[in-house]
Amino acid sequence: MQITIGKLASAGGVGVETVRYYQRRGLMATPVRSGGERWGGGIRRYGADDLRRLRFIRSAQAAGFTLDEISELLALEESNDRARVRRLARRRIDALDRKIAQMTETRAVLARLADQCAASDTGPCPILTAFEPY
Amino acid sequence: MQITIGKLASAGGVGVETVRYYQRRGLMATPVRSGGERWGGGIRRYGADDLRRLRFIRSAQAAGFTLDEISELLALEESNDRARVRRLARRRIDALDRKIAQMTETRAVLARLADQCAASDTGPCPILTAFEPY
DNA sequence: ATACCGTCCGTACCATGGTACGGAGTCAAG
DNA sequence: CTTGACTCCGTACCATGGTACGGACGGTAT
Repeated sequence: MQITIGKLASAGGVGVETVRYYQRRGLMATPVRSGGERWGGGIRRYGADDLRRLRFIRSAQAAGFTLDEISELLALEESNDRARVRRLARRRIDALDRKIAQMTETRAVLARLADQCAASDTGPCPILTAFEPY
Repeated sequence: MQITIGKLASAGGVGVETVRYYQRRGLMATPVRSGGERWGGGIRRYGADDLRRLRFIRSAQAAGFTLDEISELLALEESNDRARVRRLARRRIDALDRKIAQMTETRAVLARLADQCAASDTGPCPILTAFEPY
């Protein structure tokens, strides 16, 4: 299985530029060129491992990990240092919890303001006055 | 009350550059200059209204509104079009709900994986294998 | 009156996750 | 063997919300 970057990208559900971006970010290796080697090689060929790695990145991204964190995860794949992987996951979970709590609070405030606004059509809008310092 | 941009910024809890950024974004007006008018005016002076507006922006931002949405809110302040303000708030609430739901799901998945990982120290880490396509 | 801090303004840069472009080279089909 | 699609590479650009810099000028305290 030797495919070009375009096939790899579409197989992974991303654009060619995205694969190249991941290479620049160090998330994926740029494979050796297999074409004519006269000026530095021809076109790079990719295999099943590259596609696996690309899909790993997309999966982890869907779980909310940043590309930096995914770098760490990929590094940990080799080492099999499970304690460290768990710590990384824990950190992500804690960050999610904080964010969820904050957004839930914001949502409640906004919903209450919207209800107040809908309840009375006289005077200034409570939503707007809530943001006013006086 | 006539203050300079530096005083305005610190009174609003932001940096001078941030105020200038808001001016560029059209969130705040750049007031007339009140100094010597020889080369185009001296230094701009700000008043209580500017500080109110700056604090409004920060408050709305704390509620999760983007600067673009805050632009709309500020425009609506003048018109007192409460139905439109409510629609804007509703949109924000819906977006928050979607985001909260997605993050909650992600959190649950991660927590489950972390538990599985902690439960068994044999074989590959479940967190990592969860991201692997095979 | 002169030092010194603050302001003005354009422009460039930061992180984050990409997307777009242009010119040169490469590869496969017809 | 030519054509056309694809790749390579650097670089610039998108949104978002700012931060930093540098030179020229303004305002004020001594």
